[in-house]
Parts: sequence; structure tokens; C-alpha cells
Amino acid sequence: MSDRPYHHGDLRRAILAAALDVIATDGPTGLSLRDLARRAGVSHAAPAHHFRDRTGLLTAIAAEGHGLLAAALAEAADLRDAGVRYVRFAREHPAHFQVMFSPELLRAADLELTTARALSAAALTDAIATTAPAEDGTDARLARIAVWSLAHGFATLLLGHNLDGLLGDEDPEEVLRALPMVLFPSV
Amino acid sequence: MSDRPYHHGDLRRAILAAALDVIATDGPTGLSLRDLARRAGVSHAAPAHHFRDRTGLLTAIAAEGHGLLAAALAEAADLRDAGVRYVRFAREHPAHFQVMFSPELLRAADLELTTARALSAAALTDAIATTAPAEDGTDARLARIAVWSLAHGFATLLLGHNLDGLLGDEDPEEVLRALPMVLFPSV
DNA sequence: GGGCAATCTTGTCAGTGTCAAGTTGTGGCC
DNA sequence: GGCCACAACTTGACACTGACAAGATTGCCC
Repeated sequence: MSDRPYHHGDLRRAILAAALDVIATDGPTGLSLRDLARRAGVSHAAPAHHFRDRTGLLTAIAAEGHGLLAAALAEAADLRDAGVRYVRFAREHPAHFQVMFSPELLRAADLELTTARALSAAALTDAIATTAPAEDGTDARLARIAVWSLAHGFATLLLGHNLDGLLGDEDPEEVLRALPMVLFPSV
Repeated sequence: MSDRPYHHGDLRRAILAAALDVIATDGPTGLSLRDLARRAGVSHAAPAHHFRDRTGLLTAIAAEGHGLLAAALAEAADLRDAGVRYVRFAREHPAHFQVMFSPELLRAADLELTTARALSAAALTDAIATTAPAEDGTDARLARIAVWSLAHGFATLLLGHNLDGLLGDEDPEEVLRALPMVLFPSV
């Protein structure tokens, strides 16, 4: 309508960026395709061509997120480092993280999503396998559940500002590092 | 409009029940005030009188959830039991749990919500204080973060069906009980 | 029994997601 | 170089939603 060119250039990327921005502050609920279109300076139906659906857009974000997470976990030195990297990912990509674990917003059967998810899952499994072989009879499967649960819970509570009062001005990563030791003797 | 009486009787409770039903399967996104009104057999604007807003309805659910959680945690025998009860609460009240930790859907300043939240927080703190006094220099604050993170992460992943493949047919509560021991030696 | 407040209805408005059909630009193929 | 198929985008429409305003009904309390 204005003096903008008919073709945006990289509308897909622009929409994704705007969506991440909105989700990071207002959550997936605050997302409006028409609003994203306005921000990108295109008509209200333009996003549909790239993502088909609202669900399609969120699914694309989740898939991208799993790719980023897999890359982050691939460089983990040991198991504890994997946990730290997991939380760091959640803090650096809060929108991705939130969407990745909201299954009711995603197209579960999407191929791009399922392969990306398999990738990040494998990265976590690898991090565990390389660090702690089951010398003491510890099940690798249980180890994965334990590390994943601890890191995921910490990250989720952190993003939801549920730990603000508890952490004070401490570095969350340092606190996370200390948690396993705290956990064991007391239980 | 039909032969139903003008006054519903307990519309507030009916709307809440229907909302919990919808959220448990479709998440908070799938919630529609008009749909809830239809289910209860009232006009589309009736719910507003009890909850003011969509946000008001979700805030009421979150407050109720914190009350239920506080009651469940109050009976915890020890710290590990508190974790188990936390996860059990999440499984028995998935809609409450989901809404309670979606701050962007809630009216943060709501009095009923903040007092209920303080109640559940106190219950968790109590469970920790009674069980594990800081004999070995362990910070109670860290213990709370640790137990909360582990239980919260486990519950969240469980509800999101992220552990289905890992758990098999095992009892989630038993697996959770084993996690702290798994966690310590390997990290 | 009369009024009054709580409860519920009807009507309306702007905003949204999605679909269908048309327009405009681009790259490739001869 | 010209043409054509296809991708990218627009316009228009429809049903649905949350929210608001104003009116109707009901039960309760003095």
C-alpha cells in the first residue's frame, strides 16, 4: 500500500523475529498474526503463506528452538555443564523455550519438529553417556530424567520469576551448580 | 431462553469446573468464555459477572490451585514426601498447575492470588524446615530451590508427555523418589 | 408487600484466525 | 530477449472471540 516493495525480502525471518519478541514478553497467548504482519509492514494474510497457521508459526519456532538447544548441549563438557547450558539456553531464548514445551500449541506430527526434537534429545543423552557411565549401577535413563527435571524445573521457575526472592543477586548458574549436592544428603 | 430458571444456582462453580475441564485437555489457549457460557446453559456475558475477565477467571483458578497445593504440602512427612506430593498435585490438578505457573495469564496484583501463593510457599518452606535443619551447613534456601526445581521440572515434563518414552510403565512417584540419589554421585 | 441489589440477558463493537480469489513480481527455459 | 509458471503478497469476506453498556428478572430483607 505504501512505497514498500511488493516483495518483502525475508518476510519469514522478519515474522519469526517479531514473534519471538512478542512471546518473550507477553507469552504465546499475546501473539497475533495480524499484529506481526503490521510490524513487518505487510498485509494481514501474508504470514499465512510462510507458516500456514498460527500453529504452524509456533511449530516452526519450537523446531528452531530444539535445533539451538541441541547445538548448545553438543558442546557440554560434562553432565553438570549440560544442565548449566540447558538453563542458559532457556534464559537466552525464553520464547523458544516456552513454546517448545507447550505441546497444545504445536503440530505434533510436523516432520521438521519431530526431527529437531530427536536431535536435542540425542544431545542430552550423549552428554550423559560421555560423563557418567553406569559404574555404580546407576541407570543412565534415570540420570537423564534427574538432570533434565532439575534443569528444566530450575529454568521454568526462573523464567516465571518464581525464584526472584530466593536468588537475590546471585548468579543463577552458580546456584544451579550447587543444587545436586544440596539435594542428596538431605533426602 | 429455554425452560431453565433465570438464576443458575451455582454458576461460578459450574464455570470453574468447565474451565478446568477444557484447560486440562486443550490448555489455557483453548479456553473461551463464550464456550463456557454455552456449556453452562447461560448467556455469553454471564461469566463476566463472576470473574470480570478472562484474566479474572484464570486468576481465580490459580488462587484455588495454590490453596489446594498448600493443603497437600501441609501433610508432608518429610522433604522427599513433599516432592512426591507436589508431583501428585500436578497430576491430579493439571489445569490448576498449568495456570498457576503462567504469570502472563494472571492478574499479578490480585489479593486472593497473592495470599494463596504465600500460603503454598510457606507450606513448602515448612516442609523443608521440619525435615532437614542445616546441620551440615546446608542452606535451607538452597534446599528449597533444589527440591522445588526437581519436583517442578519432573511434574512439568510429565504433564507435557516428555517422559512417556523414558518411564515406560513405571510409577512416576517411585521414579521421582529415586532421582536425588541418582543425581548426586554422577555430578 | 415494596424496594433493592445481585444475577443474568440482549445487543453491539473492535479485533482475530482462516479461507478464497485476485495481483504483482521473479526466475528459469526456450 | 520474451514468455510463462510459480512464488510472494493483497484484498475481501466470514465466523468467532472478549469486552462493554443497558435492560430484564429474581430472590431477599426490612
